[in-house]
Parts: sequence; C-alpha cells; structure tokens
Amino acid sequence: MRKILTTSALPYANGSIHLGHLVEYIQTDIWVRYQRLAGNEVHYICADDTHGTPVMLRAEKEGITPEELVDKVHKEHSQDFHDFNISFDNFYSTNSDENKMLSESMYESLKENKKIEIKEIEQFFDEQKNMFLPDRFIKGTCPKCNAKDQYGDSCEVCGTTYNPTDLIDAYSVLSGEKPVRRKTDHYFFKLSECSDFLEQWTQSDTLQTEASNKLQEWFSAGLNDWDISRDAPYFGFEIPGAPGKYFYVWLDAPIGYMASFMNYAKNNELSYDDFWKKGSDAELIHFIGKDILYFHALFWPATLNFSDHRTPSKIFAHGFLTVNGEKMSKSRGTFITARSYIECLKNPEYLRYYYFSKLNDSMEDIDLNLDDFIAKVNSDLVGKLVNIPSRTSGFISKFFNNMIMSSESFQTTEAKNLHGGILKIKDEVMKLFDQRQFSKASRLLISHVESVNEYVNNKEPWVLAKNESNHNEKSALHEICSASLMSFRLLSIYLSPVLPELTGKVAEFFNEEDFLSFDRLINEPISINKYEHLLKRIEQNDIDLMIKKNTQI
RNA sequence: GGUGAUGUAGCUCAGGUGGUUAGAGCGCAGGAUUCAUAAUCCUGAGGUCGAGAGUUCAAGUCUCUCCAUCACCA
Repeated sequence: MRKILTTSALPYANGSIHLGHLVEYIQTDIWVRYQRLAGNEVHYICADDTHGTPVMLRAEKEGITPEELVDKVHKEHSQDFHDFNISFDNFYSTNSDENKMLSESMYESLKENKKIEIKEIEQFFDEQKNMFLPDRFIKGTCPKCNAKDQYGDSCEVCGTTYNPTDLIDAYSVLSGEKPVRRKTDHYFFKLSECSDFLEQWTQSDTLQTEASNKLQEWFSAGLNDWDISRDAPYFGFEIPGAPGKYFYVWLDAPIGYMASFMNYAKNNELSYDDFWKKGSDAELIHFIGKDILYFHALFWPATLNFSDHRTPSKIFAHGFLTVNGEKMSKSRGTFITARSYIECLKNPEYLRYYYFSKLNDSMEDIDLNLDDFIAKVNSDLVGKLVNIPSRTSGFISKFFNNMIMSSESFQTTEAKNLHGGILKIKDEVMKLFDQRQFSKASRLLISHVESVNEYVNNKEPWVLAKNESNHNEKSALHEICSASLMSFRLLSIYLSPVLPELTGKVAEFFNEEDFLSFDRLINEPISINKYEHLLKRIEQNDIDLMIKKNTQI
C-alpha cells in the first residue's frame, strides 16, 4: 500500500475561484479519489494563500482588516470547493499558528545552514502611502519603445523585460505620485549555492520531461539568490530578529502545505514527521499549474533540503485553461467563476467529466469549448451512459421483481464477453488513472459504454418482452438486461473518481453503499430500485446565462 | 529579442522507436429501431496531417527554413 501526501496549489485569498483554478482541483481530486479506491493511504491537503501586498490593499479598500478579508474569502473558497466535490482532507490557511511556527523554524534552520544573507537593495517607495512598491504597482513609459502605462516588469507592447527602475516617468498605481528610490536591507535565500543539489534533484524523475527542459533553461541562465523579505507595512509573518521585515508571501505559501498537514495530522492521529522528515518513506506529490513551476521546482526543494526536510517525490504540472480557444476574458464573459457555474448549471460533474475527457499528464493547455462541452457531456453521459439503466431497468422491474441475474449465471457468450470484457480492463483503467492519462481513460470507458448500447440494440429486449416465455427468471430477456446493468455498474465504479455524485446515485440504485473500492467489482445477485433519471442534459440557455453573468464591460 | 512548446477532418482530440487506402467522438447526410430524457444502433461524405525544401525504397512521424498561436525570460 502506498502512503501518499497530495497537494493542490494554494489559491490566493485575493479573488474568487474560477474555472481555470478548477482544472487543477478537479485533476487532483480525481487522482486522489482514484488512489483511495485503489486502497492506498492518501491525504489531500490544501489551504488559502493569504499573505502579501494585494490582500493587504484589498482589505484596506474594503475597509476591513486583512484577517477579516482572509476569513471571508476562506468561507467563499471552501463553499466553492465543496460544491465541486473537491475532497480535501484539510483546507486550511497560511495565516495560521502552525504556518508561523514552521516558517520561522525553517528560516532559522536555513540561517544555521548559512543559506541566508542580508543585502542592501534599492526599490521604489511611495512617499504618500509610506510603503515600498511591488513591481506590479508601478507603471511608466517603456524604456525601449516608449509605450505609456506599462507595468514595472515588462512591456506589453514590445515584450521587453526590465526592472521598474528602468521605467521612464514611473508613477505609483496606488497614489499616482512619482515614486522615489530608497535603499533598504533585504534578506536573501542563497539559491545560487544550491545549483548542484537542484541539478541533481531535477534529474531524479520528479518532473515531467517538459518541466525538466524548462529547468535546464533556468540553470543555464544561472540561479540568482532569492529575495525572501518585504518591508512593513506588509500582511504576513515578521521575520524573527528583524523588526519591520516580513517573509515574502512566496516563502510561507508552500510551507502552508506543511502547516495544513500538521493541523490535519494533529486531529487525525497521524505523525507529521513521517511525512516531512528527511528520509520519509511517504510520497509527497504536488499538483501545480505550469506558471508556478519555478517556485515548486527550485525554491521549494532547495529550502526544504537545506532545512533538513524531505523533498517532493513528484511535481505534476498542468497547463492553462482557455475558453473557446482563447485566453479567459472578462469582456467576453469567459472568465467564469465557480460560483456562477454552480448557479447556472447546478451540477459540477459536467465540468468534472469534461476536464477528465481532456486532461493528460503533460503541461499542455486545455480548451473548454462551450459548444463541445455541451455536446460531449450530453452525448457521453446522458445519451450513452445513463441511457443504459434508463432503457433496461424497466424490464427488470416489470418482469423479474427487481432482481438482476448473477453475472456468473450468464449463458450466452455475448453476455459473458460484454461483462467480462469490462471486468478485464480494470488494470488498464487503474494504470491510466494513476498516470493521469485521463483523456485516454475516458475514451476507453466510453467505448465500452458504446458496446453496451450496441449489445442492447442487437438483442432487442423489447421484442423478446412480447413473448411470455421470456417473463421467467433466467430467460434471454433477463440475461440481456442483467448483463447490461451489471456492465453499467462496473463502468460506474470505474467512473466514480470522476463523478462521485452520479455514481453515488448509481450505487443507491443498486442498493449498495457508495462504491468504495476497485476490488469489489463482483457483487451479485443484486436487487435494484426503481430507476429515476440520473442526469439532466446541459441546456444551451443555461450556458448563455452563465456567459452573460460573467460579462463585464 | 532569446528559450520552450503547439499547429492532423466544421468542432474537440488520438496517432511508442518512419512502413499497407491517416483514426475517434461530436456535428452533417442517409438508413434501422422504438426499450430509453428525439436518446440508441448501422452506413456514408469530409483531411495536399500549418507552408516549403531535404534525408529515405518509404515521413503526419527525422533534418532545415519560414508562417501562425501560446508560454517563460526569475
């Protein structure tokens, strides 16, 4: 049995969850639910990422404290994840006692290992707001192409990257004032000294090949030390022994994985050290978006390693979400929030299935094409999958007292092959789930769903039903409907990591507890309940409404 | 600008190490059927595999150039 600690990246407490975020949570959740069904020990941990200037400023704007903002957002995020059936074992916050303690202790440990250095740097300072300005809060004219109102890190017109100090006529986004340059001491993590360790670590099969290619680029450019401090005012943890200096949000954010787990372990009689101490035999697996690979594949393993912790076993990065082939856009209404999706479409499993049908183990972007979304979900799930019990269970109820024949008493080779064939793909399905080849898994499963419908069509049970000899137990009619339903049951078990709600209802239909394991595929004979529609089609109107709701001019 | 990736039927995508007439689902056309939420099943039409050149007996699959799109450049 594997012992696995899995994480999804921490959502930032500055905004709402949207469909782009959900690619990651759905991908991780499917994987985690699969591991549970496969009988492994798996813990799924997440938290809100709460610190930093954007949270501080937004709270100020709303006239509340950062703590109040963070609490409010945590409630909202928790509800969103709950409504999408994301099965976190713990969804915590980086603004927690555990996180403060762990951040401080990691810092002390890095300091002891001589990996911390203080350097004086020069930054822009807003005298009216009395604070240093992060790059994205400074705008100005591009030094290369003279485009106006460009951000402090790069020019959107000509693509040049530069430092905010290079901008012409820089101004503060907060006050509009011209920022002044001011010197300040910052604390740096000496990443430059970690390149030997990191080059070795990144070759150790922890990353996808695309990701390690990316890392090679970064290595060949040379690693710079990492600025881990920010000056007050800053919402975060003050650095021990350094009044007025705070940990940069990206330092304590990944430590949030540890803190969330610590909090969870305490309440569940698990050993924290078993999972985080150097030499741990548990797997530590991070699901992330490709945009934060830099943090998770360089800073994170380096800080872990040089503070005497274990390093991640795997980092699984996924691509971005596009909608209708384009970047999500507020003006086109394709920047779709999790909340608006739930309000308009009601059922999270449409999206879970659609992402399942498109995801694989690579870092490629995936596209949510809304027309394709409607067509695929309605066709695969409603037209084909749910159609199986819908078209066969009536005969079982009418003639056979709701009892399905045991698959072991199937007489014809067609029935045996249909059911046996689906039984036989178990190992392949499990492998595809484990390797995150979700799109392949969906194609495999749907092809078997199609076989069941084909079987029913060829056998024409409605014709047999007209002949009274078929109203006896173990008649041809009984076998056909039983084979179809037992096949449907197997396919539902395979799909249960993807569609927990739907397959929960399927379990009920078969008078079973939830499908809890891939090892209990045979269970017979079974009495079924009266069939009630398991899934509604997606309506075009609801999609239109959702787009309208998300359109901002 | 540099680096990395992507570009296959109307749409969304499969196509280890190059090898018979390039595949699937949806959509479309025709047919079958009525058990089922007009769902299902069968048949068919649709592609110079981004463009060009090269290597090879043979390239969607390898090499080069170009075009388009995207990301990263801490």
